Amino acid sequence: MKAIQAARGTRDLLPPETELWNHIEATARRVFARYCFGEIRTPIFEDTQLFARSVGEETDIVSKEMYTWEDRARAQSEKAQSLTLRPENTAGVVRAYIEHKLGESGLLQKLYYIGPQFRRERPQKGRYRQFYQIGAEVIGPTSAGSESPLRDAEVLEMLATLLGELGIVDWKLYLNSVGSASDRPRYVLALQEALKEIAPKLCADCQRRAQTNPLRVLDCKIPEDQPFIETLPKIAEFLDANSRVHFAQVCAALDACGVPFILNPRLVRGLDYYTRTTFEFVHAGLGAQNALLGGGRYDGLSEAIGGPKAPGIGFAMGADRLVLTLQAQQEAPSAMPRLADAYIAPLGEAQQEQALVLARELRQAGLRVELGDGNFRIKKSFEVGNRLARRIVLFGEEEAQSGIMTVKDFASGAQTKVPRAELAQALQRK
RNA sequence: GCGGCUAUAGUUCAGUGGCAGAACGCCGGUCUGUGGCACCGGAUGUCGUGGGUUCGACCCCCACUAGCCGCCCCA
Repeated sequence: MKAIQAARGTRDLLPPETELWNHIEATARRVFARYCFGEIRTPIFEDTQLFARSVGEETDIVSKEMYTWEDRARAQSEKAQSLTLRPENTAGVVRAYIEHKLGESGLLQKLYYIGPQFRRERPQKGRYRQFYQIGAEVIGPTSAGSESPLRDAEVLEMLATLLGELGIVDWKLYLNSVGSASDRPRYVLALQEALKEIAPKLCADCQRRAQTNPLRVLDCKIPEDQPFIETLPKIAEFLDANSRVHFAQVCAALDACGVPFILNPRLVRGLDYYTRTTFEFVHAGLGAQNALLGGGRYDGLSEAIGGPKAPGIGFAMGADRLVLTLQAQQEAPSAMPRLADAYIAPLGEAQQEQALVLARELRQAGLRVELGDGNFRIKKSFEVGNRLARRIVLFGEEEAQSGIMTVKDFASGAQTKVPRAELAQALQRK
């Protein structure tokens, strides 16, 4: 019989690697707490329309990468609902914001999430069909200050801090403004106009993009195309006064707190809901998938899915990519499994029961204890104990009767006799 | 979705149209209440899956599956 394998693009995370995952998530939670974000957990699947209307019907994500199915109709007369595994989490958070009328509090909502997302893409290193994102959103009514450039700067400063505390070095922050909901269409029109002139001189991909998604031409990496792309109109020239001032204030606030950034007028993000500030933190050494995280402002998203006006800004970090980066930097704290404080070796089957009692005592005292097997030869107990723990506690007939335990430290080789009552304390010592 | 590379022991990888290999790891012994180090010995396996060519296929051909790299896109 053929063994069943994990589905394509999915994988198991095993110890000790999971310790690194826990470390990353714990660091994120700690930093979010200092910035007063609360955790939100939204469903893993949602109504398909949520993603179609927020992320955008024409985006790659919605048009070809979603896991979508028709749910069973509850009654003959009822139409089956179309459901989709979430391909990202911002839409779900904004849906929850609307559904629970969180804007009615009059305060900014600051929410973070950690969890799996699903996109049916071709797998590659750093890209999986089930992948994990750590993200956060600041959203609220305009009266709560949700449109303030201070919020953008605060989020970006938090991200710089978080990456620093994770130990990620050499990141770069690319920053841009894609303009308001009315700026963008004007810019796209101008871009299409300009592309009519130069498109024939561009690479095949760009000629296609010029038709399907003109903004993406700006992202082209072909060296030969660059001189022509330079001649295209810049989004900055199409920003209205409000957007221009807003962006200048974001940049000034970042300067004030010393967060370095690189203006990138070509930074175009693939989700339709982004307005004004957009950003991306990248790291070399990740190959083609070099983005550690991306995000931006989405001033019209709430309204696009039937909610009140609720401007917001947020980001999503790729946890898989943080893991890869930290592993590449050899700062993975869990290359080796942690050793237990003690390995209790029952010598003979007759001692097993009492060895379990002893292990319970030590564990309740807070020690990390491995319990061996009374059927092992003593040599094997030492071999196994040496791999699992810093010290071995022999528990044979002699120890059971006398109440004096035999403890050997593997590193020093020193062997001592310790009364059972003092054992927990003796094992605490490094 | 498109193009390329790859798939052999637990792991990293050699290999040849004619008996399946190394290193590390694992198991056992030297050593019956003493690990690491050393020495000795042992097992590693549907050679990714399914077809085809051939007297004979791990090797050549085809398909499939999976991973990696690039494109697309994105975290």
